[in-house]
Amino acid sequence: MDTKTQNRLDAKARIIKAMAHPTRLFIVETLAKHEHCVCELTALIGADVSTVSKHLSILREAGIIDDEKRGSSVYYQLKMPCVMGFFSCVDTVIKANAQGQLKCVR
Amino acid sequence: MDTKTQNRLDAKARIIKAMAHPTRLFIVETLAKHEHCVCELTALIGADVSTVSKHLSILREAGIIDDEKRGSSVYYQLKMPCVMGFFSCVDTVIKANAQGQLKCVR
DNA sequence: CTCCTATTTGGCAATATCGCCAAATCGCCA
DNA sequence: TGGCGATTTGGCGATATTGCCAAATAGGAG
Repeated sequence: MDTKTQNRLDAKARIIKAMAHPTRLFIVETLAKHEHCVCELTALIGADVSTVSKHLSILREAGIIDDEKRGSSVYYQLKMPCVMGFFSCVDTVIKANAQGQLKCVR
Repeated sequence: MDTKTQNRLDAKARIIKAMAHPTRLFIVETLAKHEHCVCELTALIGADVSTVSKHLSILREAGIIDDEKRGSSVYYQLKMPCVMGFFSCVDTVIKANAQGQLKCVR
């Protein structure tokens, strides 16, 4: 594998890794509906604010979400809505796996 | 976040995590062209066979690739081609990030 | 049966990720 | 200016991931 391919795949993996966490998936799905501030997301997730803030910064640095200060709050919004389409493939995989499981039992 | 959502997102994250690694992305992209045995993939990747084998088993357990023994080799193939569409969104994100970088420099 | 090749598994050290607490910032308002 | 609510950052222990080596396993050829 040459260096160029390596770098390309590193960049790709970094973006995908940013989404490879249940809490961050929740954030993306929630922001897909409409923007939310950190305090709202924290309440929905039920974790420490600092934890949520770090998850948000991971998604922001990956370029998947965007932040905007307004008043005393920071509002986050989904910058790359195409990731939602990305997820439908994942659901397909999950469904296929479940069907495979069924076949073994029968 | 209720338990049902939690479980759903855990399953989703597990699939995505399986792809969140440069070597595993390389494997998926390579298998998208056509099937390959472990030894071929190992030669292309340039890592230890055991390392490649473990990456393959991670992708297999996620249900993304399939294996088939034939002769003395094990051939792997892409079971879920929709992940390739999934990747095009990631490329879009990378391109958008690069464009954002440019704007800062200018 | 024995050797040889292909692959998987066990184990280990290095590294990265996660979630919480505490502390630092930042803007706003009295 | 001082305090307050919202958010981010630093740091730490716990846990997970990664890649290599060595060893186990599986199948075919002689």
